[in-house]
Amino acid sequence: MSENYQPHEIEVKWQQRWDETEIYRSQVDWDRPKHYALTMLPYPSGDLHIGHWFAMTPSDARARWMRMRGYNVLFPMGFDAFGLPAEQAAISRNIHPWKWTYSNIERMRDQLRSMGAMFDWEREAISCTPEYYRWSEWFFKKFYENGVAYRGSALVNWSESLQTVLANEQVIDGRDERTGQPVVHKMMEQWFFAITKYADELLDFDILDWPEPIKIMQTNWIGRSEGARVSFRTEVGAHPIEIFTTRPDTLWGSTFMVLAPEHDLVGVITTKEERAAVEAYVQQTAVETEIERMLEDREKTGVFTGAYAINPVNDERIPIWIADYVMITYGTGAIMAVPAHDQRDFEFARAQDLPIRVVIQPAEMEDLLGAEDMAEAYDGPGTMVNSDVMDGSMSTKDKGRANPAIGRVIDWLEATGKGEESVNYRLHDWLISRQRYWGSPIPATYDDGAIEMVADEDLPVVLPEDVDFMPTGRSPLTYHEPFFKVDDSVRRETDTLDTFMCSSWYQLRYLSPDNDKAPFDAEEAAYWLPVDVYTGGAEHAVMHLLYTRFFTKVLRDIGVFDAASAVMRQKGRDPERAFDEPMVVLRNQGQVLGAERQGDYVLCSGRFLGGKMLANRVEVVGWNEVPAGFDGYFGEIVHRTENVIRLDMAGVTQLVEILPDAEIIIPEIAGENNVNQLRHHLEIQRMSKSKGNVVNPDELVEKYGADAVRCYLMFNFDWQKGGPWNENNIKGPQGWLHDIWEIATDGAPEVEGDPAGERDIERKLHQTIAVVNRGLEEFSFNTAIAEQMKFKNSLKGALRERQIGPATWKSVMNQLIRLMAPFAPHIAEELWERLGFEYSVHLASWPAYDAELAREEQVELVVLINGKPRGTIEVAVDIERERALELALASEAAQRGLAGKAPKRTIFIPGRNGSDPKVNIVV
RNA sequence: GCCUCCGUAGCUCAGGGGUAGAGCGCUCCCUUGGUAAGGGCGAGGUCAUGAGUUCAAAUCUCAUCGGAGGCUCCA
Repeated sequence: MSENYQPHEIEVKWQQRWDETEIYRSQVDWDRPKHYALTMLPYPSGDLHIGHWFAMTPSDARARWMRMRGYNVLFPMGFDAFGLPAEQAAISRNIHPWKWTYSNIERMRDQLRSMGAMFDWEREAISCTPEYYRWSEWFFKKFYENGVAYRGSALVNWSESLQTVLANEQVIDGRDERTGQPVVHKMMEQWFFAITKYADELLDFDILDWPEPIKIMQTNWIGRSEGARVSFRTEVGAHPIEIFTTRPDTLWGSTFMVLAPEHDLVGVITTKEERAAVEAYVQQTAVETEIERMLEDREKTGVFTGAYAINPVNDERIPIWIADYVMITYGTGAIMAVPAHDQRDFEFARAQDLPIRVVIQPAEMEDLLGAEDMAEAYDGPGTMVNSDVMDGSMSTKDKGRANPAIGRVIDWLEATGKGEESVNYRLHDWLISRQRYWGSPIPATYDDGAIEMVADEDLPVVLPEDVDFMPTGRSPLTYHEPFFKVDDSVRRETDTLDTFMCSSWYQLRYLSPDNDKAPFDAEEAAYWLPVDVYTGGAEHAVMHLLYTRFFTKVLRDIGVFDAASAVMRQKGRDPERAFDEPMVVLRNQGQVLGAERQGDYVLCSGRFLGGKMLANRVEVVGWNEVPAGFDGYFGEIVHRTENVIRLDMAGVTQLVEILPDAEIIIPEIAGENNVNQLRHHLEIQRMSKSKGNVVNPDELVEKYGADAVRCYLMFNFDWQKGGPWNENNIKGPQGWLHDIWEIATDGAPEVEGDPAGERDIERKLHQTIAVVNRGLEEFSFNTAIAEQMKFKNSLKGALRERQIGPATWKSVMNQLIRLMAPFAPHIAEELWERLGFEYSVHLASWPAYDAELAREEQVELVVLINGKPRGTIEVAVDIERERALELALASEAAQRGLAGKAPKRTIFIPGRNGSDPKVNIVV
């Protein structure tokens, strides 16, 4: 009888031993292939949650697997430690951000250790330390010197609730992405990074193996559109209005212009008569938030400025309006309105009774399209009309120059000097300064307004500790004279850097966190970069993941990687493109969701038969909307299979069978409804403290052990999808670990074994290795574990049948333990030791897959009649076509199917990678 | 409205032109000195629906229905 599996004892024991023996230290070794596995660093919020485990432990398993396969693996960890929550804690709890952050880090480090991950803690980097932010400042300075960082005036996002400006990427639907509070636009002088210079390169994902959705999101965010810029003269003199259009082929259809209310020229061109109305409208728009302006189906409003512009293509005089449907933040903040071919302009023209002129005649329409008949704008393909020299040009559905009409018009605009080809981006430069305390100082000073960068030897500009944190709309540092006052005429910059800047280069700091001569060591960079596999959440798609790509490209261009490139060349590696992108492969994990769920509440009426209702009418209603006197069933649908639903009626479950012609009413879903649209209890929600459905990993580790939690997270979800939490399912992986423990600690079987049985278990082992390899390769951790469970079941069966002798047992256990080591590192290490193998299993090599050993010898030949399986014959795996056909035709199934007739056709399908061979006989 | 991805056993998920699979759950039986457990047997699926291509479709194509995520006065 063996000793019981006590996860705690062995987990703590091995975590200490691993630390002491430094088996996770990673060092440059030019003789070995490298693998830089990186998982997104946590923000030290105070507690590790299950999402961290879900992101990190599978990443750890994969890093461990790479290591066992012979790669020199770097798998570091650190903390993204600047940011608002620390400052908020300082304000609300009167605790200094340093203290709050550091105590959180201490705590989270312990929690991270309890995962049993192979983090190399010697490489830990914490972004709020002077040793770290010194280099954030240094990069800022380099950016400035190379024209990438600049100070400029722009309309920026201002958050009232946070009392700071924010980058566009941090504003979602007009709200601050962190607090959900509305932001307003303000004209302010701020620091920017010129990310727009890199827009086109950032659209190129050629060398990246990244998830498609992330690439799409970044592409959408950058929002490249091709078109033309055209300048419209106004009648007030030297104030032309620049517009950008993607549809220069509709220029002749422009019957008015619209400026955003915030546009600079509004004050200049408005006539005396219209001034009062215009000012009132501008005022009204200013108090509205972005959110209100973006509401869908909003009535188009606007006012006439009294001014007119001249359309350069036909010298027509057209009125200039202002309206809030034109955004100052996109393009030039002004548009030429073409109501016939743009839906927004169409709605505005109808609302304001402005003329509409058709200039694209739909191709398939016989009669000329008349403006007065239009119910909506026509934005499809057609022939240009009413457009002078351009008449007859074909406008297709294509965008940019791919559309012949657009190409022709652009050429003509350029030839006549009326306009030019232009590319517009939705992306704006990255606003990098913040009016907050808890961030890296910006190493700039102002001498009578002239910007100077702090000298390298004076870096870092240290963040002072004794400041008052109350947000006032100005950085707390502006009240701290010892900080900002350099001398009588020189004043220090008091804004701080966006924390996203600090996290844009942390992967470089891990290379040499203690280096005080450079942000990173050239040889380390030459060896480890780029990151081979990056794992983390998809919520960073257009923030962190775009910023870090931009950052890397800037560093490359300003020569920060030159020394590393030189080392690479010297070591015989090709630096070409090595520093173009920070992370080659990216994989996003899904989200672990809470277990909460709710189904539709329904009213069912019909007749009763054998204890269940046969319903001819089912209506979805609110949970409290039972009509008085209703005598059918009312309850929540807790389950549905096909047309049978189970209703929860105040705790009692009732069965309802919905008749095929039953009337189904679901108010939320328009049109005729059907059974499949009825929702049963599957509404799942995100975990959140307010819903009270958070899962605490510490408690889980306490209850089941870290290995079981790791395996549960990897086994019970498709990692890239995530899913609902169901703690009950932890029994699966727990049972697996338990069984392996027993098989291992029971010791070698005292039986002779059976050669056929041993051969069979060896074959299954190698089939398992293949599946586990593929699972880890493809981040399909669930299949990798399921396969090992299957193997365990087979092994258990074979042992029970006394088929396995001691030698085979030992060899199988040796490989089995190595297979499970990446997933359950502690129990694997313990069993490895108990079976007398050399420390450590994590330094052992990965079991080699042998296709020959995995091959089946006997297989079932499937006999299909007209494609339907009708029988099987036991045959050798490598059966030849002739022999297979012969056997199949002679089989009883074939004889029955043919009924004496000759087959019309026979098809032989050889068995390949595990599938059985087949013969299809067409009768 | 547009873009991506997805619908396979009660649940969570593999597979993916050629016999429908895993874990958990469930039924029944055994064990009750491995015990908030263990062992064994078993049941469960028209692979969302409809049409097409094919000797053969869960798999490929199209449509419909349903789900998840993203974008959206983007000129």
